[in-house]
Amino acid sequence: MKVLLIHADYIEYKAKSKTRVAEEIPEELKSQRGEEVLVAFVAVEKADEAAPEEAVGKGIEEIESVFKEVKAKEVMLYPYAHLSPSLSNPEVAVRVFRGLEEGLRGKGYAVKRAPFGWYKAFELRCKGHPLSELSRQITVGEAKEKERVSKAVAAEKKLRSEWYILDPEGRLTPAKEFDFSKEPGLRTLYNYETAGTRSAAKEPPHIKLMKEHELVDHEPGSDPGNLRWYPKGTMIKRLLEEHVTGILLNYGAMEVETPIMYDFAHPNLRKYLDRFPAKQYVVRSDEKEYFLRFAACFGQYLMGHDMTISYRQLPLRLYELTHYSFRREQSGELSGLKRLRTFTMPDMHTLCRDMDQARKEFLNQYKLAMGWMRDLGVEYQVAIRFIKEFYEQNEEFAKTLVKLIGRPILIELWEERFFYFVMKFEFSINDALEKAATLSTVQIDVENTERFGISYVDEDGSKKHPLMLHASISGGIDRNLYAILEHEWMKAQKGERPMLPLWLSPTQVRLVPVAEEHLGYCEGLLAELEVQGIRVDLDDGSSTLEKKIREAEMEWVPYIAVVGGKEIESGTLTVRVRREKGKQKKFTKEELVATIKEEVRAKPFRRLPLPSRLSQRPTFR
RNA sequence: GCCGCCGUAGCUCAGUCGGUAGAGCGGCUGAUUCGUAAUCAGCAGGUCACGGGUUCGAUUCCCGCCGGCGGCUCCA
Repeated sequence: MKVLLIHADYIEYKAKSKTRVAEEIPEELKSQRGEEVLVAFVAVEKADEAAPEEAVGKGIEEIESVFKEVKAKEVMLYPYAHLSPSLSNPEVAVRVFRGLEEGLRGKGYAVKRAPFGWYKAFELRCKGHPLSELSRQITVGEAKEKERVSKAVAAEKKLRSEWYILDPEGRLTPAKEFDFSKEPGLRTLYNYETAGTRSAAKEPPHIKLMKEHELVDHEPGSDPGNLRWYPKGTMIKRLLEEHVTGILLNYGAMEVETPIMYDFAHPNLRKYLDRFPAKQYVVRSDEKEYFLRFAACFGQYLMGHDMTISYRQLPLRLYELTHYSFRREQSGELSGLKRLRTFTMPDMHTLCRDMDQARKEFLNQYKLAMGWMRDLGVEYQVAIRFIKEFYEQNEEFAKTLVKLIGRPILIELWEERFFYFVMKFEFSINDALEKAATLSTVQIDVENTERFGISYVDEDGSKKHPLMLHASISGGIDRNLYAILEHEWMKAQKGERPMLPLWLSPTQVRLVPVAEEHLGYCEGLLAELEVQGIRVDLDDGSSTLEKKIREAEMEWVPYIAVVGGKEIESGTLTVRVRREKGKQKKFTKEELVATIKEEVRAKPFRRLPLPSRLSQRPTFR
């Protein structure tokens, strides 16, 4: 007998039509609702036919123990054939159900029962706490094996890990014994990973910045964790997206697009979802339910399943910018741009022939991620996590990775493999509140190609399951902006001038005429710079020069060019250069263009996201 | 999700020991045309998040709810 136990806020079912094995039922059983309920989905199996009474007894025992543990108010027994591939005959099944119902009722519990052998529509809301989803295998006869999968157990297993620091000289030191005095950032990461944080309860500064700069805002008209992006924020987001996509296409990935929602009932997906706690948005379409993807994995797995692949074609890379991924994080976990329910993330899957090839790919992708972090201009920490056994076989590889970074990194070793991967790296940043957030990550997956039936034909003509790398070179795009803003805020605290990287600055050059009579000349300059592919705008308002400069500074404009009689006469530009603490420098137009072009080299470009005349711009908040 | 704190004009905030509100910025109008971080004056903006309750009267007190932030939990 298989039992799936769900602790739910409510369940509601409606009997729709009979199957061939339907029992006759009174009217009141055709539709029922239970609240604060432990729902027991039960499938009676062939093996139970040998001893139905024993199955009933053990079933009651299991349901009762969970019922007490979760403190539910009532039980809903729900015949659910789909739990087992080898069902008992209907007569035995009905006997077992009656036995369970009467037995539990006899112990004084409030019991409801859904009818056997009917097609039923049902709706339930799982509470989602650690014990709210449990499955039990009840075996009659001598074998008395219990199966128990739950978040709580998962968390326990995950905790069984050891922490080390690996330095560029190849020394592996237990983290507890490591001298962090020269590695404050690594210490912050380690503390965060192992102890959480004890820092003061403050709002992360990027939230204020993202609003003040009219980049991103909360959208009260949506579900929490779904944000509103203003033109400047949208431009930044697009540039990040285009850049990471460009990097991956250049690297040889094939870009694809896959659906954002998937059928709960699809057998392969079901298997995968069973392994992870429910954290999905659910979408209804007619009578079916779909979940919104939390990464591009599903679409790419299903595509990979149908592909014919030769070993000659490996490594093979599929890429999608998941615009969007959805994760229904608990409401209390949401935070600004750091933790969202709807976010954008590049997701690449690389199929590899063997571990040698996988390591080589992993290394390449690790380098791509290093390049990405450099382009963002933020400081980052490196953590590499391994299954212990895998680490022992790959110590030299680990040393190669740390050497590339050139400073110590955090190593976590898991006793056993609970997840589907044997190793992964994570590049993370520490924010102003000393919390860590992962950006880039790559994992070596040894499990899912088999689960999803992805295979290639090897040299000898046999079908094999490849290894698969999951790569998110930038990590969540939204989170990248969080990283930049937090980083710039911390810079400002140290007395430096915060600014966005030039390639991401909505305005790169602001023209500020000294007086109205210089406006015409500025218009000409504006057109000339625009043609050169510079994001340039013009403050044509009626306020004073000083005020215009103040406002440009507060907007973090990297180059502010004041244009008056002197500039018109000499044909040069006097520019406040933000990166050089607002120092005024003289440029010719050509020099300014060349300077900017050099600074944004190899980065994508988008035109100014707002009207070029400031007087034409609305306020967004 | 649980617990705590918060929600007053477009923004940042003050205020009302219960008698339906005020500043600065922004916006609009006018004056000023200015050489590197805030020119001056006037005007228009508010169901005090939302829904109930108590009260002669609620923005204020109580309950609920929505949203935000933090802590816990979580983070495939």
